[in-house]
Amino acid sequence: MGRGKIEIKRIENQTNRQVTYSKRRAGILKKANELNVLCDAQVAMIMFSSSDKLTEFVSPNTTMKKTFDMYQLASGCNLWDSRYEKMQEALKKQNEINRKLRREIGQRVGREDLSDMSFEELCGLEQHLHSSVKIVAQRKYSQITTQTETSKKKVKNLEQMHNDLLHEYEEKLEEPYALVDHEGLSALEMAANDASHIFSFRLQPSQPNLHGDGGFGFEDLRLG
Amino acid sequence: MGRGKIEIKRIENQTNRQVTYSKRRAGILKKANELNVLCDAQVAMIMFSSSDKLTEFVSPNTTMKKTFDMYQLASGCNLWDSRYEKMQEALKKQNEINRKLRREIGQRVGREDLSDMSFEELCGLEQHLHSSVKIVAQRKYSQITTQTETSKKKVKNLEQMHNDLLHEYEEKLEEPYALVDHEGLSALEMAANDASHIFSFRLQPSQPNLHGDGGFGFEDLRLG
DNA sequence: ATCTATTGATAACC
DNA sequence: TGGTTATCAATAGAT
Repeated sequence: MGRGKIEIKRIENQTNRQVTYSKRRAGILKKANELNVLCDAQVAMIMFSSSDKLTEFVSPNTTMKKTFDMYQLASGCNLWDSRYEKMQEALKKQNEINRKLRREIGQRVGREDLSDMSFEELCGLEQHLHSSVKIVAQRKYSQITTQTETSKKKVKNLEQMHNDLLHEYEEKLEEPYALVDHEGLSALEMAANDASHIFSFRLQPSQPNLHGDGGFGFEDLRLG
Repeated sequence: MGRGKIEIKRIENQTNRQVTYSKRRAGILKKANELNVLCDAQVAMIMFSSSDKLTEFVSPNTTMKKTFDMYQLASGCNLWDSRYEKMQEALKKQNEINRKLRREIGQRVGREDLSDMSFEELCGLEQHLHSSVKIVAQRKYSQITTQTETSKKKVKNLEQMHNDLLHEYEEKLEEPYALVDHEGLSALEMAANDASHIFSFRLQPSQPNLHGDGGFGFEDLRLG
């Protein structure tokens, strides 16, 4: 159709090809739309020109996504499902692991799920819990011991500092003509403050009574 | 183009519509192919007839999947990435939950992760573990109690049965002319067997020594 | 399916 | 690109 018949083969002339593409693309889009209107068909089209310019067509009342979904459904083709399925698989596995972990915790807490455990399993679990308690208690003990040691050292250091300053101060008092300078005084005050702070710390737990637990209490672990 | 001009609107006659669809579909497919050949364009087309029959076209040297990928790239449209991302999100969440659960179990077991717990947390955990032990022990106890009760009942029933049979047998012995029939004998034997089985059961645990646990042992819960 | 009168699309040109 | 037009292609309606 046109001024002359043309052979259906690649148009070598670049400009001519581009022109023909534009015209024919318009034509095919018109046809697509007519097909949709006349025949109540759903049409979707994707075209890339030789210079990779995208042109798309989708009949009204639908979208490319919908059409893709339908296409996949109708053709049975997977397309993007390969990676999708892998992910789904992974998710399933995760879920399963999750379930098991929850169950294990549930049993450990004794919240539930004990009903279908055998006697042997119950025995094992009990024993396991006992050893867990031991480990936790030990950890608690070691933590508080460390804390105590640290505090002790701090106190000793500050006592030493306090004594040094006191000594220095007394020496200065023995020299009537020496100026009691500002820095000396403030340093002493600082030391005194610090020391009193620490000494009060010696007489009470470093933390309030917490949960009143029956485990290792502070009463067994006083400083000094 | 045809014997008469037609208005571009839905063809109401079902047959006519179907025929037109077939003809125009062929036409558009031809056009698509020509566009591909003449202009070196990449064309993909999906059509659903009003009766949802799928027809697809893809220019040679490509596939629908490739075209979709290119389409997505070129249009910047997400299409199937939305659910893909959602899934990825879900997977991430699952992973996080999983990690937390593992950590919780780890702490409970005392296997690890205790180092960064505060003293308060350790106290809480210890207490929790203690109560868990109690629950498990209770469950163990109740299980074995139930089992014991059941066994007791069984034994009583079988003792009764044994006595009845023994009584019947003695009565038969007092009647010299009565035939000691096969059935009576075998019933007695059965009862005897059962009873001896049960009596031996009275003297030892119904299960082997299990795990040698330090919890509730059978020594505290003998039958009878 | 096939035919064909007719309309529609478009190649070449501007 | 966008418009014109001679020509070919597609197809509506009939068979």
